[in-house]
Amino acid sequence: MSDAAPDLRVERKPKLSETVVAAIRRQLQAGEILPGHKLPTEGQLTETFGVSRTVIREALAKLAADGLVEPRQGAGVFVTEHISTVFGALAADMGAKDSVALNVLEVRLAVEIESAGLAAIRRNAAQEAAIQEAFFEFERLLLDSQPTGPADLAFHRAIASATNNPFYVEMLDVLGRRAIPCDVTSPWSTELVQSDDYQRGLQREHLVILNAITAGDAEAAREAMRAHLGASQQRYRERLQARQAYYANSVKAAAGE
Amino acid sequence: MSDAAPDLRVERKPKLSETVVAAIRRQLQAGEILPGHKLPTEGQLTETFGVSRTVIREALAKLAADGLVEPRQGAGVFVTEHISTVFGALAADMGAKDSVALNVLEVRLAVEIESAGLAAIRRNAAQEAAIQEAFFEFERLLLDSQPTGPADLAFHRAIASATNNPFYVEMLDVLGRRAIPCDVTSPWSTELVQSDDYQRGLQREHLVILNAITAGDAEAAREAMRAHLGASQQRYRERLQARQAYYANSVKAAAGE
DNA sequence: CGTTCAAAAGTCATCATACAACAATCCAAT
DNA sequence: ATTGGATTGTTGTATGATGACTTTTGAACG
Repeated sequence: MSDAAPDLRVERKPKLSETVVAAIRRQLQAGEILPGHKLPTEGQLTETFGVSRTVIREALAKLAADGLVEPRQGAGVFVTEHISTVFGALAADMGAKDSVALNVLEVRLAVEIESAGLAAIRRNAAQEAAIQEAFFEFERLLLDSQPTGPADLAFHRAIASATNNPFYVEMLDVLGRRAIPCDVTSPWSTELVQSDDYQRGLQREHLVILNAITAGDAEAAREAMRAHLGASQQRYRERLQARQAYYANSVKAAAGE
Repeated sequence: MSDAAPDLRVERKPKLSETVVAAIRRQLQAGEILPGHKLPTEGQLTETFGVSRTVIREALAKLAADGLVEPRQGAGVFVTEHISTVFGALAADMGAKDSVALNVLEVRLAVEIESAGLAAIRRNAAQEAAIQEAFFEFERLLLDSQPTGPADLAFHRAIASATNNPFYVEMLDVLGRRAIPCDVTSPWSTELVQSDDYQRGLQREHLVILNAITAGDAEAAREAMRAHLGASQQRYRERLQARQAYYANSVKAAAGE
């Protein structure tokens, strides 16, 4: 035995219960079943998913372990009040204003900084591999001059995931979707986001983070992430000003002559 | 709305799988089975614990969900290379629900640390006064031997408010309601929370934070807040362990003699 | 002797069924 | 109208069987 060649490849076939977990997770996140309400019974889920009750139960156990649902014997399985729901409602009303977006980005900054520190300490081999994978994916896309947004997001998610605290991931999902400036597809952002310089800069900062995490240095990881997101914040602010100036000119142009 | 009374009281009867999870966790923590090695087969565990294979599988699924073990079809269930650190040992000692609370507390930690740093930079005079006010209120209540919980909360809220980013406050409200250990009304917490030593310790830590903020030193404020909440986390963890020991004894007493 | 390959044994993954424990509901008797 | 028990729905646990995958064994072959 010994060198069993851990084989970091992550292609293993998904267990049935995992697919069920993913499906139910999606439904919960989409708000198809509201907090406090009851899930379909195990029997019903058995039918809808076409798997045995064993698999359903395993999936529910996993969801319960993450605190998403709470089974009560004799009554049913209920959706717990969850952070994301609160923030979902909270974040719903703030897509409009950019100053708000900046504030949210700032909260995300707090979460991600700590996230990086924890990841440096707690990551396991597979999680570290996932982070590196996202990093190299970014690199590859950059060389191909393809949009790097998804890889950037994957990088951050991998780090959040490496904290082994599911709430960090959830938090990032909720905050990120609204505040991540990297993958917004707006007319004024494309030319900036797609510039090579910009993306090279991002990747440089990513590298520092990655190194700190692989080195297991929490303090350095936090600092690197702080620098990265601080810079992002700054870039976003500049872009905002540029946009405002643009609009101001438009208005002036439209009014003046 | 609602206040459906999440009711952190933990009086529910433990499921069989949970006792099995606890037992195996203990063994793992004690190092009776080393990382990389194989656990007894499901059949063997069935015999040693005197429960059905269903229960064993559910327990293993839970352990796998926490990343402590990794089942490989056809081969066996193996102990994962430990995510070094406290976390493994930490997660090893507690039931699912408690770990959820701790995870939320951890997110709150991230938010509050950054919050302190921003408060140190951005606070205005009135906000600084509000923080001090909460601090002295705590002091006063302490001398009067009155419950200090509200003042503690006010202190943290004042800091969040001093960031001038309303989302930090909302964040704290949402997270705090779930994870603040100060105001839980459980039999085992009262004597601890109300002890003068405990509260004196809190206040000492508060003072360090306050000084850093008034000095405008963001770095120091963050460090102080990190120390404060880290200590809180530690205290919470200890209380959980005490509680579990309590339950273990109850069970032993009820069963043994 | 060393290598290769197929069969066999061991083990987890899933399925199907049944019963026990508990909770919510309904209904009759008071 | 209230109480109390019976009924039903749901989760918790037990049991047995089958499929899929991994490891080991051992024989055949060079």
